[in-house]
Amino acid sequence: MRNRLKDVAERAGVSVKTVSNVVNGYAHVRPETRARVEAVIAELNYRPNLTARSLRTGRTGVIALAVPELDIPYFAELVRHVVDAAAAHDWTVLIDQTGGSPDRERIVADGIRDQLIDGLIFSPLALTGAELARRADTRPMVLLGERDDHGPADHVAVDNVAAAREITAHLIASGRRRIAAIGAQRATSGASARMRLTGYKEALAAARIRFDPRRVAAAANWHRADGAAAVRKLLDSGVRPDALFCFNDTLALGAMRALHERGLRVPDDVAVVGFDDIEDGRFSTPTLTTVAPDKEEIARLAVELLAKRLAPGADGAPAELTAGHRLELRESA
Amino acid sequence: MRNRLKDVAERAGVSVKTVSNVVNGYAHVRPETRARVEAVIAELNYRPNLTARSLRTGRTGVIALAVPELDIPYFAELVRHVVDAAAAHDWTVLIDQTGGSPDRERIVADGIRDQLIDGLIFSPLALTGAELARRADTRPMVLLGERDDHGPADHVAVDNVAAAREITAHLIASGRRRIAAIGAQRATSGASARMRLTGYKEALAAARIRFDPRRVAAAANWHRADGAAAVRKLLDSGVRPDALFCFNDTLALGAMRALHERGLRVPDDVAVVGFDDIEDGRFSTPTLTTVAPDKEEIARLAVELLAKRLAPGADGAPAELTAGHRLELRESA
DNA sequence: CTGAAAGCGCTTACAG
DNA sequence: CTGAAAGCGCTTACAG
Repeated sequence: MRNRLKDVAERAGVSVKTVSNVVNGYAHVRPETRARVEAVIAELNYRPNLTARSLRTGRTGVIALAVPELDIPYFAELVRHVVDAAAAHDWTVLIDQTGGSPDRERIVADGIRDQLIDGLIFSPLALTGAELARRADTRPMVLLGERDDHGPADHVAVDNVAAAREITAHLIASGRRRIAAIGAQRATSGASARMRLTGYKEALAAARIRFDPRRVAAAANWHRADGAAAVRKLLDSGVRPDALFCFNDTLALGAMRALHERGLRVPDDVAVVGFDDIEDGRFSTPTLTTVAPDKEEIARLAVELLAKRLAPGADGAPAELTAGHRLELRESA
Repeated sequence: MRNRLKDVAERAGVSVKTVSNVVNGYAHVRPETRARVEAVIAELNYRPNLTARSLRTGRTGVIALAVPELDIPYFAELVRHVVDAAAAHDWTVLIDQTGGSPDRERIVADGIRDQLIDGLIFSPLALTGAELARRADTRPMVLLGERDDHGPADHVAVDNVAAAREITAHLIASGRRRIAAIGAQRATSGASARMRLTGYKEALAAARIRFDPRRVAAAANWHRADGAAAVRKLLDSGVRPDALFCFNDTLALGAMRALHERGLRVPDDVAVVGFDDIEDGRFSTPTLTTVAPDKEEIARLAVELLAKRLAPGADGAPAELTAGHRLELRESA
């Protein structure tokens, strides 16, 4: 049987209150008493029952992180940074994957095992701001990723329009004119796609290049296979781009594969850029030019926002924080 | 304020016991009573407090999964499958990453927030079987990955020696003779590396090809950068392989990159095979021939072993389960 | 600086 | 089929 606070108290000849004070590092315990209690704790190998503590305090020391898919490299890398950032607050992270399904996202927003977590960091795909605002759970939630709406909750993202504009401008500066955009989405959920398309259009306009809708290829999902399929379809339709702005890196990796199959060389015939700076793009052939969002900063800001909401007396309007990004110029463009 | 069992009981005019019976789906509640209680539950939007339930039952409905790194694609894909398999048992999965550090692995084995979880699925890198056997925590643990030792706990793995033998034999069958092995490790932790090297040697011996230790390249880690570095070093040392058996896919992807830099074509000049069947290898140029462990089966078997240990009256010697694998033949070899 | 006691919200023998 | 009550292991006013 595991030892309880009470066992320690009896053996040390003090009250449970005193043991609790020692365990929680409160001041005002006489040094001799503290030493005696600590000795007994070591002797009995006592460890506090976290469940009981949670029942009492209402805090669990666990936060949840919900992302669409763990095997999308961008999210896997983000998870890693959130786990690291949370460790600085002594939090354990419970990971949830929604698959981007509205039902699953609703469950997450309404509190998956909600008494088990202190707060939620959530990267939704399907849910609108209005739906998010209506959530049943009252625990703090920090949203990750691009949104066109404002205010359902604290929110961290990079400036997608600016980033898309910059990487498109890079293509233009290197002499490309027939730049295709890969990854457009019509769904209400496609805020990232819409913002990246906006940045792309802004860059074209700034260079006085006419926007040609035939050069925009849709992709409902942003996996490698979707990128490859979108490019094949684009080429089959007779479009001859000299550059591709893919809305994320996995699309770009799939796109490069499809170009290769068609005998098109990257970057000689077609330059390719992505978005996310995932590890794969640093070792692909050719290596991938991309937008690198500061994932470490995104994770840190999200965890800090949660910490702020969890602090006593927290209130105030939802925060909108912008994390940094930079261009990572490699071989593909 | 959140509603409690007691609130439901009072409003429905029954005892808390009856409400508890309804909530937990026990029989022997009169239909009218059940209906009335359910109506009140809906009306008050009552949801049981999981922390209190845990304190009482000793079960939390959460299992932990500890892997070295989440942004290694193999583990990311495995995590996904474990989360899916756990959902079938109504378990939530708490993810932990150890970085393969002995200290962190010891903490995991000894029970990270151990009262918060019912059991642990653990893919250790640094800890030996003896250390694992000495763990302080008494909750069930299922080990994942290759081990040379037996018995510290339930264990699921694929037959690494056989898989390595088969993929090496494939290289030999396609006419390769100067086959290098990339990813050897000397550390006590390198069970995967040792077993894959054994399979490689067995295949060479079966084909009467002399084993040449100069064709074995070490890699302390198995990331893309390590694969690239190992190949550069091998080529610089004057070795001229006509094939590479890389001990995992990320090594192989890095290796292909290094070959490309040196002007060597894959598979024309050098055939390359990997191990793991990660998504990247299906879209790399060229696509990667590899060993595909059945990750879904690994995850399912691990979760089922945990379920068995958690069932009443569980006992018996540790189980050693083998999950399936197959060769995935693509362009690189 | 320390103690006795209530209570967090459940589940479950024990009685009826 | 249902109820009254104990107890899981903590924390924390309240007293001293």
